[in-house]
Amino acid sequence: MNWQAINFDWNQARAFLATAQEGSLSAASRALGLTQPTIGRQVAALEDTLGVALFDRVGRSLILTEAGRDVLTHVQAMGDAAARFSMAATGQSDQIDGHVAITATDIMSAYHLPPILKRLRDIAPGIEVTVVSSNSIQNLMRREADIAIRHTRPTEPDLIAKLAGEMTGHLYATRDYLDRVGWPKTADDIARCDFVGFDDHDRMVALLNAHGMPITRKNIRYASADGVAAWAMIRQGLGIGPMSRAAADLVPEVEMVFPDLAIPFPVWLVAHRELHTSKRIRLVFDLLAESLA
Amino acid sequence: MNWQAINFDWNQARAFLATAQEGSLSAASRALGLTQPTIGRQVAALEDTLGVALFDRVGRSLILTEAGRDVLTHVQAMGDAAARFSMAATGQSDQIDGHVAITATDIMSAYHLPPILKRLRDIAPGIEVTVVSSNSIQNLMRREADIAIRHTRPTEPDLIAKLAGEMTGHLYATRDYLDRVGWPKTADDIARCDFVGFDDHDRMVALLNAHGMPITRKNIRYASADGVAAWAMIRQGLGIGPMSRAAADLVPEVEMVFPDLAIPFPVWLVAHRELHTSKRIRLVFDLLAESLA
DNA sequence: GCCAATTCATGCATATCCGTATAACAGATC
DNA sequence: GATCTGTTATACGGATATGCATGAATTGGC
Repeated sequence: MNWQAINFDWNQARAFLATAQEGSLSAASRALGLTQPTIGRQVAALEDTLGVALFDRVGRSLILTEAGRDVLTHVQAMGDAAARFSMAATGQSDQIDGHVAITATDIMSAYHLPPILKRLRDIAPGIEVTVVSSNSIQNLMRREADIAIRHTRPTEPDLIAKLAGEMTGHLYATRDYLDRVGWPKTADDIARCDFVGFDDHDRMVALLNAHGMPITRKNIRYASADGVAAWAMIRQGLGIGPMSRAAADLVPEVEMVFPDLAIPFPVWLVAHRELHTSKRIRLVFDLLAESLA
Repeated sequence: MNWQAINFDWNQARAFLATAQEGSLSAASRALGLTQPTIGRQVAALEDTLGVALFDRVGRSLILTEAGRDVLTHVQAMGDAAARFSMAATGQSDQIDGHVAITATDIMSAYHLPPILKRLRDIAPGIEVTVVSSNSIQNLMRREADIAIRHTRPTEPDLIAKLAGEMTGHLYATRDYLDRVGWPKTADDIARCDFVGFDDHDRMVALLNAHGMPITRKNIRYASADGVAAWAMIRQGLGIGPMSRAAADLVPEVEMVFPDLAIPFPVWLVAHRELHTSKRIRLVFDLLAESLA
């Protein structure tokens, strides 16, 4: 190993990486939890020791020079390795106390997760939890969360996935709404109802069609990509919409519209291979698996 | 990008890498040009922030824990990326002054390189040169030198190679020696002579056999892997040995034994693809190519 | 055209980290 | 078994980097 080649200040490389990716010294300082002068000095010092201008100072913003773009790929590789290192290290840590980030759909985050987290608090009060509520599929590879709750099986390698259980979705509406439009029974009844959907209307129409509900896109009068907002619309009596039984049971004013109609969907727990060996994350993972079964 | 994951002290990771690879804090401190307490503190701080013991302190030495071994691979990847980063950066540098490391066989280093370096000093006095004299093929991928002078074509990708020229080797001995054994003319004469070789006797025998010299391993009575030492033995009158014409012409007491026998060998100049764009290294590279033509 | 909001650069006090010196200790060697 | 070499761990003074406050400059909006 030639140590001279790697004998530069690695923290300066980190500052350069953050600056290049975030687009400014200020943004980089926020990302790394340092101050803007510090980042600025680190980047300047790196440029000085390397003898290359990494950024062109044009106006209030920095733009990468060609040299900066060329070397950025390597420091990105450094950052990726650093992330893997950090992940493997926390995976090796046998400290039970510490931080765990869980990502889940907003519905899961709002209605299913809180009681589980209450149990977790009783079991291991030292664990602090961040819930990253997001309906887009989180990229666990980038370590935005330690554990993900998904409804599709992940395809990425290096992730371990466990089918925690199966939940059933039903269609709900307020008694108020159903009294107004008449409790739907026939296909014609259904076709006259209003539906509350999420962001992917086509998928919802296809799903309901597959279960014998003759609706079209026209029926979806209200929608929100935010599951909690959509559920609030349903609770407001704006129409019929899907919800998991467990969450709907918490609300007295809604009624299951077609008791025979049950749409099963899987609950997958996903974690990094590296992280799965961590006592702390493993504990949360196992508790989630048990609670969601 | 999740910045929290890479928001640890990268220099501590570097200290850990050096310590793991060198085997001790002291050795790591020497490798990185820091002091042993500094490395010790950095490694300890890293263990502290990660919450994992990286080394077991047993007696006077450190041995990696299992956790340390697991995370080492990732920090090695970091180091490799750091080396590539450093290389790309110096390749991008347009500073003409600075450092250039050249590796070459000891013969080249001792007899061919010095006059070229004298020319270089006149052209670019700001360039400081390190000559890494070694007969083993240097690993340019690890950046032990910026430019290598080799006599075989390199096979590694990411290296650029230029056939600078062709040198001819002849067999030399002192007049003194030749007078003593009788100037060899027939095959029998040759078989009676002593030869001075390098480390790979079989290769030398095969090479001379291919040129019609009927010698065997028995003829090689003296040898040294150090080319300069072998040449000194030839100049001492111990036997016949090969030398490049350019180097032998500098010495008055030796005589070419078989003027008809010329063994051509190529001179390759090798540099990293990244480094070849550096003004400074390019200048040295081009001067070498011109001088060795 | 002016104002507001960001951005990067610069002084200065302070906190942090580093290097020197030293101690404590384990193996190797004679 | 004593000595010597090479290792890690521990004080302490000093160099270095960091953060805060401020200034200068540019962009965008009204």
